[in-house]
Amino acid sequence: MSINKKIGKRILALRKIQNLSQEALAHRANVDRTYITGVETGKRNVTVRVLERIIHALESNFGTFFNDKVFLDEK
Amino acid sequence: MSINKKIGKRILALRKIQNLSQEALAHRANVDRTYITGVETGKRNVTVRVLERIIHALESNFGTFFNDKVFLDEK
DNA sequence: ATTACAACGGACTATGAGTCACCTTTTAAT
DNA sequence: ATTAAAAGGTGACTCATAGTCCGTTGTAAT
Repeated sequence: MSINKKIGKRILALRKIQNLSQEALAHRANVDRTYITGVETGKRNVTVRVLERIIHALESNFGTFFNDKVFLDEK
Repeated sequence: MSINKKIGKRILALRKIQNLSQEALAHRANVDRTYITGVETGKRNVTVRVLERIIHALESNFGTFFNDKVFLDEK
């Protein structure tokens, strides 16, 4: 699976846990709602600065975000 | 510290461990020679696809790469 | 003096950021 | 079952910037 899709899935999962709509997350991360859609569906190749905003909006950090089976099994 | 700088430092550290020149790493990751300089010095806002190539060229993965104090202490 | 490496710069092309109108799907109500 | 509202997805667009390619400079070692 592409890194885009993996990241999208992880964001979706964390968003669901927090019971947020894409719109609410978008607002927190200061991006457009449709942008979140694009990221979650793996269509966007995000830069680390934007990813940082989204991760923080999910009250997480890079270390925790990527501490997940799918990101440890690659290579 | 910016996420760019944190990532740059981490890449530099891993590259040194592997005893690679920037050029050798660039070649492995299939990016431009000058691009690695920009990333390591924190001037570049990399996309996850390119970051993936660099991380793999360093024989690592996202999970391990971000499993580092600086990336766990943010937020 | 030459070689290897790293930082930097300018000019260029490819692509991501950010936004919009519009459509479909899901949910929850009556 | 029908409806309305909320939520999610799509394509196309502009503008900023990611990433490339040419070179130069500084440094340290040989």
